[in-house]
Amino acid sequence: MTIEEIVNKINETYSPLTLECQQELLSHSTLLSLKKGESLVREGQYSDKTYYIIKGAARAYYLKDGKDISDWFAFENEFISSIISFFTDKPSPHYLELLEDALLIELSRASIEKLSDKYHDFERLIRVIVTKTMLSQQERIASIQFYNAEQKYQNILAIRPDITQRVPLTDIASYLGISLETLSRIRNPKNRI
Amino acid sequence: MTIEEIVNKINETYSPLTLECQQELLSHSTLLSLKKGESLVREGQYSDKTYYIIKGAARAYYLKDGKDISDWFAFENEFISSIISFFTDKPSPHYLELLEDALLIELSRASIEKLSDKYHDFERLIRVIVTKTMLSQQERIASIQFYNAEQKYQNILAIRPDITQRVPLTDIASYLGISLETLSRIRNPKNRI
DNA sequence: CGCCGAGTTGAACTGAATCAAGAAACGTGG
DNA sequence: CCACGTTTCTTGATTCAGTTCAACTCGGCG
Repeated sequence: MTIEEIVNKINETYSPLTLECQQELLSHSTLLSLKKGESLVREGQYSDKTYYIIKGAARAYYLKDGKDISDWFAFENEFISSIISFFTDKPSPHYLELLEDALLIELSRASIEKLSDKYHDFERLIRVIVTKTMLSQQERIASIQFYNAEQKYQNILAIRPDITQRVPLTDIASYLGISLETLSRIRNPKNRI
Repeated sequence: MTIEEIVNKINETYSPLTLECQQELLSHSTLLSLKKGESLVREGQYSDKTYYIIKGAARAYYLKDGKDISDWFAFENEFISSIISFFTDKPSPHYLELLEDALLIELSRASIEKLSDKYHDFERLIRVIVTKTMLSQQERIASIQFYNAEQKYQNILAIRPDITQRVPLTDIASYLGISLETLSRIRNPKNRI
């Protein structure tokens, strides 16, 4: 995959950028190649970076009273960051780690601010990305409020059919707000009536 | 409250606009004065409007299998819309109604798009509003995942101490994803150990 | 081959829902 | 301004979905 193909992908998925803006975006981008299990952010750190996933998968999670609780998964052509830290400049409550070997683009808040100031179309790109994120969260909240454990699982499968191949069940369970045991029972067809 | 004061409030809470942009924003704005209980959007409607609350309070809710489930509250100096319909151009799953007599500014999607195209600073305003909304949802999801019924209630009280004066307990309960009875017991100090 | 983390299965427990009934507050018209 | 009906909230008893604890299985990897 060439750099051009990557930028095109962002253009068509989110919002188009002028060639000039694309150039400058690339000049601010850092390419990262990291292995499964490596971490991008730890709790308590100030993280002013956002990551675009070219290839691979990543996970944001909390450690709440020693319990690992997944908060977000991201895959190819998606963005991930420690959103609290990135947007509010506070220490991150999240850890960020890679679920698979990955190829990432790293962008700093300073770069994003600079590009947003200079290019209206970059400001729009950010607006579109944030809007999509907000709509995903909206869906997630609705899923939590309306559905029982099994329905929540079916829901995430509908949105991301490959999730069970790419994310450990433990992480899916904590993301759904159910215990690993319950998820295991849901998945076992013998437990059907 | 004059129109200038209202626009100033938006400028300082969200993101500043040039005078020219402010003027044009006002020319696209419709002022609405509505009574408690009136509805802005019903389920199934295509709603391409966003409302800014000058005075009063509003609520977005679902009717899921006949049950009324609150999804969002908005008060002075906040925005509310049927976000699914507004951003994805689908029929609204939400109802929107007023919890108090209210004074609102109504903006159409067409106006917002036009202003966003024309003015970089308006695009930024929208980006900032959406980002704030996203961060509230993030907090809400964390609150749902981490806390029990009582803690969720304490949480919303911390964020909005006046909510019990302005929103019926039924609506607060469904927003928190707990039953009205549980909320009532939580609020009764006799039930403390 | 044996260990270790991930997932499964079973049994007991529990926080909150549901069902049911009554009390308080609210507002509307006489 | 009061009476009455409606809505909102409270209280009690029972039930249940899902948790927790514990033991076990399986598959991959050093």
